[in-house]
This record gives sequence, C-alpha cells and structure tokens, in this order.
Amino acid sequence: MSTTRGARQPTIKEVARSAGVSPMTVSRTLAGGRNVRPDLQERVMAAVRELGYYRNENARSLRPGQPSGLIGVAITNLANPYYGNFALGVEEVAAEHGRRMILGNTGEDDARERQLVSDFIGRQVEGLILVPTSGDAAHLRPERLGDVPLVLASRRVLGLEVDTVLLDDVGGAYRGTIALLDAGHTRIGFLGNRSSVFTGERRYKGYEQAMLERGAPVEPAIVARDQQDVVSASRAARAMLDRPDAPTAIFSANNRNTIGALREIGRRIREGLPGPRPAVVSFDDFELSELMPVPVTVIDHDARLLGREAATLLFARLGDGAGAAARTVELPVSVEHP
Amino acid sequence: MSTTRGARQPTIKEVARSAGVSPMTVSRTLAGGRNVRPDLQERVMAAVRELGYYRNENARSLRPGQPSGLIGVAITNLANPYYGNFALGVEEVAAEHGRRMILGNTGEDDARERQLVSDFIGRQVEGLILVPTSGDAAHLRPERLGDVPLVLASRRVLGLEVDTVLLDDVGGAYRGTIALLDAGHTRIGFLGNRSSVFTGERRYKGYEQAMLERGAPVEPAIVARDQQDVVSASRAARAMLDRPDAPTAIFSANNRNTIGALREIGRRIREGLPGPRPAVVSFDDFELSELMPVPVTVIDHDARLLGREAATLLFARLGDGAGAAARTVELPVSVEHP
DNA sequence: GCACTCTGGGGAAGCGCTCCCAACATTGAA
DNA sequence: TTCAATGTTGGGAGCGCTTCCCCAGAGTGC
Repeated sequence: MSTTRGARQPTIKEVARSAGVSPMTVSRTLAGGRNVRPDLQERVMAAVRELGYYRNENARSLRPGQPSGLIGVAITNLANPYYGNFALGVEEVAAEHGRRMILGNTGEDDARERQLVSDFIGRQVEGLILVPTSGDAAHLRPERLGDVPLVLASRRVLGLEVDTVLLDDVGGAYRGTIALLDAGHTRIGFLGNRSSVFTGERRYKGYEQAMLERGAPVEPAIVARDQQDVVSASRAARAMLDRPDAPTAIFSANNRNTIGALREIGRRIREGLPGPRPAVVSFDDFELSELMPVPVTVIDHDARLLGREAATLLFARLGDGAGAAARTVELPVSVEHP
Repeated sequence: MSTTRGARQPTIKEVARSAGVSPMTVSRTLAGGRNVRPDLQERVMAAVRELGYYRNENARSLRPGQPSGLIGVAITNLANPYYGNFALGVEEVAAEHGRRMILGNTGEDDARERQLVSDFIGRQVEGLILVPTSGDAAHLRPERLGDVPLVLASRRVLGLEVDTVLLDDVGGAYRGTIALLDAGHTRIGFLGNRSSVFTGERRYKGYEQAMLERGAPVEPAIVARDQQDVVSASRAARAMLDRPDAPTAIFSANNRNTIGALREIGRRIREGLPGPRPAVVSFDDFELSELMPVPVTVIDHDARLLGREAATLLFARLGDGAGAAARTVELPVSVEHP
C-alpha cells in the first residue's frame, strides 16, 4: 500500500529466492520454459505474480546481439492528423513484430531531429523511421548511423540512398490539375509549401506540368509557395482572390493550405464579397469535404498505409534483406471528384 | 562505408583507448566534464566524433537510482487528431524535462493496455500517462505499478486514486445543451459514446441535467449512446431524423459523432429530403465548422493543453510532490456560438 | 553392469556504464 | 619545508540479465 519512493522493482534474484530456485531457472522460465520442469515453472510464475515482477528489458538488451525491441520514429508534426495516422500504421506493424515505438516530434526543426536520432540510437533502437526535415542531413549518413537501418517516409533526402516510402506526388498533382482544366478552368492558383520541402516541390511540379501541357498560364501572382500553416494559407488565398484577375480555381498542395483556402472562401461567401467562388482541388483528404460551399476535388491517400509500408520496409531490412540495395516504394493516390 | 551488419556501436572503452584516457574520464566528460582537464575533454570529444560514439542509455539506466529518461504514454486512438494533439502536449513538456516519450496505442482494448503498461515498466519508464480503456484496471493498481507514478487523462478509473486530468465534461455539455434550449429547441437528440466510456457518461449527464432543468423531454427514441465511429454515428443520426417526430437539434458528445451527424445532415440537404435541418452542438472542435450548412455550436477545449497538464502533474510527482495526495485537474471548456 | 546420452539445473562471466574509493599531482598556507 | 586541502585520474565493483559451460542424475542399449 505504501508507495514509498525507492520501493525498487523486484529483480530476478528476489523472484528466485521467493520461488526457491536459482535465478537461472527464473530466466529460463520467462524465456519460454525450455528444460524447466512444469512444477518449477508454476512456482516461478506464482512468485512473479506475487512480487509484481517485470523483466528489466534494458538490462536484457545490454547483452550484445540481444535486440532492444524498440523502433525510433520521428515525425514533423504530431498535431497533423495525417502524421497521427502515419504513426498509427507504423505502430501496428511494429506491434505485429513485437516491437515498441519511441515517438518524437521534430516540428520541422533539424536540430531537434538530430537530437532525437542521437537519443534513439543511444537507446539501442533496432531501426529508425523518419519524416525528414529539410535541413542538413549529415547525422543521417550511414557512417553516423552505424548498424541502424533507416527508412524515410513522405520525403527523400538528397544524396541519401536509403529505403524510402513516397506518395505519387507528381502524378496526383498532375491529375488533380488536369481535372480542373477539364472542367474549363484556365486561371488556376497554387497554394503550397516552400520548395525546400520535398513534397511541396514535387506537387508543384505536377501542377506545372499539367498547366504547361494544356497551354494554361502559370502566373507568379497566383502561385503562393510559402505557407506551412492554416493562417498563412488563408492570408495567401485572400491576396490571390482580392486581385481583379482572381483565379477561378485553386490547387492546394496539402491539407493545411486547403483548410486555409476554404476558410477564406467561406468568409467571402458569408460576407457577400464579390469575385469568383473558386473550385478547389486538395492534395490530402479532410473530413466533410462534401459539405463545402464550393466543389472540392480530393487527392486522397492513406497515411496509415504509408506508415505500415515504411515499417514493412524496415522489418524487411532487419530480417533477410539486410544488405539489399535501397528500395523506394511509391504509393498511389486517388483523385476523387465531388 | 560498408554497412556490414554487426559493425557494433563503439563503446566507451574504445573511445577511451582512442583518446588515450581511461573509460572513467570519458564518462566524466560526457557527464558534463566536472573535474576533467579541458585538453583531455577535447581529446575525448574528438574521439567521440571520430568513432561516431553514442552513449548507451540502456546500460546507463541499469544502475539503480539512475533515471531512464523515458515516459510511457498510452492513448486510445492515435488516428484521432485529438489524441495526436494530446500526445504532442505530453511530448513538449517531456522534452522540456529532457525526457523521451514511448507511445503506444490501445485502440480501447484493455488487453493491449495491460501489455503496453507491462512493457513500459520493463523498460524502466519513470512514469506513465494513460488515457485508460474502460475495461478491468487491476494492472494499474499501485501495488502492481510499484514505484512508477501514473497520471490518467480524459477519463477516471473507478476506485483508482491517482493524479487525473479531466475536462469539464458535465459543465460543457450542460452549457451546450442550454444554448440549444435558449434558441428555442425542445426536441434535442443525443449522440454519444456508450455509458461505460467515462466521458460518454459525463457528457450525457450534462445534457440530461440541462434538459430536466428546463422541463424538456429526454426521449429514448432520440438518444443514441453506442457509437464509437463516424459510420455508426451517421446511421444513428439517420434513424433519428427519419422519425416523424425528428429532433430539431442534435447534441453530439464527441468529434466522431459530430462528423457522422453532419454527414447525414449534408446528405439529406443534397438529396432534398424533407424534415428538419437540425442545429448541432458538438463537444469537441473540428476544422471548418463555420462552413457547415446548419449552425454548429462548438464546445471547444485544448487537447494539447490537456497533454501538457498531464505531463506537468507527472513531473510534479517525480519531483518534490512524490508522496502528495492524488490531484485532479479539471480543465475548462468554452462554448463557441456560430 | 557399464558406458553413453539426455534432461534439468546451477555457477561464472560479462554486456556498457557509473559510483565509490584510492592514488597521485598541484597548490596555498603555516 | 611540511602539511593539508583541492583537483584530476584510474581501478574495482556491480547494476539485472542471459550465454556458455559444467555437473548430477535418470534413462538407454549393449
């Protein structure tokens, strides 16, 4: 009852004494019970229950060759439901392999990423899964990581030849833009991440490709590529729609920009402002898109699947595929019309 | 260059040999460098960089009294952005205290929760933060947890006297319902979790209290309390709205039920079905609520803050407040009219 | 009856690290 | 010059666990 601090966790020795056997027998029992008489096993298990014993996994993994059972995962923004789903996918596959996940949030800060990776390795993780920030990546080079395999998700890092899981960003953005063009739009605005963000660049490329192919103008005045959050996205959409030659459609390269754009469009409708009510294509799904006051085409993809795929690549490398060449998996996206 | 498996991480001994000092000097240098000559420190750091050495945190925490630097966090649903934000809040505070977070997802499964807790303790976490599932909680009793402090978030566990962070569920639900009644509604439907879910029960209580107080009828036919996901919520809303005496307003006890209800309402509007277009009060915020075709009042609260608060309670207990009585913090919610 | 194998069990060592203590060097004061 | 105090370094031990090795005893085949 008294939860006095320092009532240390019981050790294997105390279990052994309580069960009247040697520590070795306890260890063997907990390891599955090979070559231990059933009656002794039961005495051991009773002592374990009695004392509330938990095997010290850290001490266990100290022994070389003994895996730690941990996977280090660093994502850029836990508050984004997309990455929450991603982490969930990783966690599912990790659990299937009996591994636990240590999760860190980088917030797009590469100093924080370095710190996380270093801590992960210090904790003897068996592998790393990262949504990399766009900064310097010296700490991800194989000679720094030693033995620990790395899988990148969502984004690639220049000059780093490792397993990677990507979306079909270019193709999805292309097809989404084509959908707008097919609907008769020619002035199509672009909202997206800055070009140093891998997906931002790729999705812009898809947009640009479609526009050029159809001879539609890519006008700098209606291309905004520096919004990372909803507020700045809203502002960018406002500036665009305030112009006399406002676009009649908007391509948004990610969830945050979509929400920002729709907020601004909603405001204009509520306040009865003049000007177009632009159609929207959104890379990334969001809930209730069908209830929006303007038609929204969604370029949908499955974050959880992305996480599962990343974890699958990692465990493949932890298994047989140790020395194999780096693989890149590109997951398809679907364009869903309103 | 060759990443042969088994190119083991370098140890403190190798660093010592490379720097021409004893392992002790390396250890001291890494611990801050007290009582180590600056020139030796530099030689050590150079060797560390050269070899790509990472201190083995597991071995380090083996020594009794040495903290592991880990906090175990288990939440019920990572895919829910609400819990993603919660985890983010925990992570922030943990990072401020130099701790890392191990995150697990229970999926409302208490067997999984047991397993996670047991693994966390095996990894010598310094503390636990849990959004508990509603099942059996024997594994959370202090005699099972020994030394490891526990903080519950969002939900309480019957008969467990531990630090807890809650929302003002009852008050929020009460005020949200009152808002509907004030607007003239009397037939107000209820969508929520089953009553074994702590928040589900509390929020129903707030609704009921407001209804009874104003003499409005609480009719079983328009009270649905068993939806955990969007699809079943949608179905429940449909059944309710298909009735000849359909409610003119709906109180939704959480995000999932809100989304489901609005999907159904949107469908009815699009398809031009007859019947009321009910006003909605939603416990839990969601993005773009201002763009909905029916007025939505939001009972808003800050998941990230909830996480921060939970972590703060935990670190208080890890610090001075070791023996203090269990505390409960109830965070306020705000009712935001459309 | 004997040598052999097989099973169940214990002891010793050591994983990487840090605490404790001893040894030595250096300094300032007496 | 001597002594004590302080600063700097290294050696030994042990954290909890498991792998390797060995031993006792039972069973087996001849």
